[in-house]
Amino acid sequence: MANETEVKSNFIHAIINRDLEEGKNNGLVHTRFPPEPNGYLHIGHAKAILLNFTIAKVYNGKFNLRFDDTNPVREEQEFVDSIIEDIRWLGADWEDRLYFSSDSFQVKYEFACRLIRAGRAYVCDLNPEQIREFRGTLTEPGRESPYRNRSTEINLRLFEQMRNGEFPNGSRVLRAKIDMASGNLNLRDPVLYRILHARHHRTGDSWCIYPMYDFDHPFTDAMEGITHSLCSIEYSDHRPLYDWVVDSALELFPEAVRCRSRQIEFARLNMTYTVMSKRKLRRLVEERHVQGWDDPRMPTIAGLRRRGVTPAAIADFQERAGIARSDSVIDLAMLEHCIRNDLENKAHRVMAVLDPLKVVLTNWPAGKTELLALENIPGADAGTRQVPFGREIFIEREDFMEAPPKQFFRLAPGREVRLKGAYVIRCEDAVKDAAGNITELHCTFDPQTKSGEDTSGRKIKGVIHWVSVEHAARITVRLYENLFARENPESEEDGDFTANINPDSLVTTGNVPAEPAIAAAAAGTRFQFLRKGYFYRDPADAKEGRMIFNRIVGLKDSWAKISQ
RNA sequence: UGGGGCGUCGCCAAGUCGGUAAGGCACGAGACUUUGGAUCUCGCAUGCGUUGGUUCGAGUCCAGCCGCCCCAGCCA
Repeated sequence: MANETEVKSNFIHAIINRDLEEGKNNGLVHTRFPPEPNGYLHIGHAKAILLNFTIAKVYNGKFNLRFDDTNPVREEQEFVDSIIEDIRWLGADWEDRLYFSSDSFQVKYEFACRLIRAGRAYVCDLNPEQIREFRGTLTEPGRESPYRNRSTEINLRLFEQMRNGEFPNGSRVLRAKIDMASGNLNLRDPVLYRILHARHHRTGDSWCIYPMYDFDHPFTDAMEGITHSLCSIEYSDHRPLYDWVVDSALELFPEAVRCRSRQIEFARLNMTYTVMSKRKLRRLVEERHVQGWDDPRMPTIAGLRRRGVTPAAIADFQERAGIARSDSVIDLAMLEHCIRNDLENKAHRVMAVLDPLKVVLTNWPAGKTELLALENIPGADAGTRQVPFGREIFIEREDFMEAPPKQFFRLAPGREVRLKGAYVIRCEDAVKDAAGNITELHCTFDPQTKSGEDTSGRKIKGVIHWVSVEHAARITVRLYENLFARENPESEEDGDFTANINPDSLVTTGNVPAEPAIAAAAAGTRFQFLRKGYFYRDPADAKEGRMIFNRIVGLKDSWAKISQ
C-alpha cells in the first residue's frame, strides 16, 4: 500500500513557493477548510479538505477547520457534527484549531463600525428589489443608492439600531462603498450585513444582524492568520472584494488581524456517472432514489465510507487527479483504480458464490470433509485459513457453459478446471430439470492434483472459486453499480437528471453461500471475494447481527471483454 | 462596446530563463499467474483550440480569431 503518496506539483505550490521566496508571512503557511454547516460533505469537499491539509503538512504549516456559520436560517448543529466526523475520518487533523465564524461576531461588528467611520460603508434603506434594480446589469453600470452619502453619525446610529433589533428583516443593510460602475458586480457596493431575526445554532438570539460571506470570510481568514485561502473557481470574481476587506482590516483594525491573507482559486471536482451539487444530492435523498445521505451509491463522504471505500483510497485519488484551474470531469475508473489498489494488499481473500450451481463430486467419499489451507493474501505474509471441502460444493453458474467458445477456460462437459486451493475436477454430466435448466453438475476429482501437492503434472488454465455446501455460511450481498447510467447525468436528453438513474444500481442477493471463515468477520471488515470484488461488512446493518456485505468495487474482468 | 476564467493524448495532468511534449487512468499487445485479479514488459500527442507574427528555435513571447465555464442572493 502506498501510505505516503507522493505529492504532485501544482500551480498552488508555485504560488506558495514564490511567496516564501519573497519572505511573505514570515515564512508561514496556514490553510483552512471553511464548510457551511448546511449539508453533508461529498468527495468534492474531500478534494478541498485534503488539498488544504496536505499543503499545510508539506510546508510545515497549520490547518484550521472553521465553520462558516453566518446564515442561521440554513445551518444546523446536525451538520456541524457530521462534517466533523467526515473530516476526522478522512484523516485531516486541525489539532486544537476548530473555529466558528460566529465566535467572532462581536469583533466583526467592531470592524464594520470602523469601516463606517472611515467612510467606506453605509447603511442603505433600499429594499431587496430596489437594490437589485440599482445594481444595473452585466452590461450596464449600476446607480448609486440615495443613502450612499449619509453622515458617519447617522450611519453609526442606524447600524447600531439594526444591531439592536429595531428594524424588520430586509428593511436595511450595511453596504461597502466601492464602485457602482464596476464591471465586476461584486464591487457594486456589496452588502456587508443584513438583518435576520433568526435563532442561530450557536449564538442563539444574541444577534439579529449577520455578516455576509464576502465581508466575513476575508476578515476571518486574516484574523486566523490564514496565509493562503483556497477556494473554488467561482470565487475568482470575489477576489478584488476579498482583497478590499483584508486591506481595510490591515489598515483600520491591525490589532485584530495577523496577515495579509491571499485567496487562490482552483477547479472543483467532477466525476463521471455522478452528480455533485448539494441541491441534486438532496433531491436524490428526498425523492427516495437512494436510502439516505450515507447510501453507498452517494458520492458523499458518508456514502463512500459506508460503501467501504478507505480514506487512503480517496487521498490517493485526489492526489492523482491533481489540482488545476480548468473545468474537468474525472473518470470514475480512476477512483475505482485507487480503491482496488489500496485494498489489493490489505483485504483478506475469501470465497463466496454469488449465483450458486451445485456440483457433486461423484468419486469423493460420502461424508468426508477435508480442511484445506488457503492464503489470506497471496504473496503477502498474512497467514492462512482453513477451508472445508466436501463431496458437494457450489460454484458460480457462469463458470459453466454447455457449449463454450475456445477461449472459455472454465467448466464445460468433458473439460477440467481447478478448484482454487483444492483439486482439479472434470465435468462428467450436467443434470437438467424438465424445463431444460441445469440443476447440478456431476464431476469427478483427481486425488493427484491436490493444491500444493500436485503430482499429475497437468497444466490447467482455469481456476474457479467454490464453497462447500455442507459448511457454507449464508450471507446477504449488496451489489452496487453507478447510480447513473449515463456518463454525464446532467445530460437532459431524457429530461431531468433523475431520468438517468441506473435502475440496476443496487441488486441485493440473499442466502449467498460463503466459506465459514467469514462468520467471524467483524463489522467494518473488508474482504476480497475471490474473482468477484471487494466487499465490506456494513457496520450499520451489522448492529442487527446481520451478515450483509456491500460490494465496494468489482475486480477487473478481462473475460467480460473477451466474451463480448 | 460588461467583468472574470479556461482550452496539452479518450479522461485527468506536468511542462522554471523560449531549446526541441513527464506521469497516472483508460485502452491495445505480450510475459507471468492455483483469482481471465495482481505483477512485469512494450505500445499509445511530428503535436500542445486556431490563424498569423517574433526567433536559429515557441506548448512556452506578441496579435487576432474560435470554443467552453462563472457572475446581476439582503446564499456560501
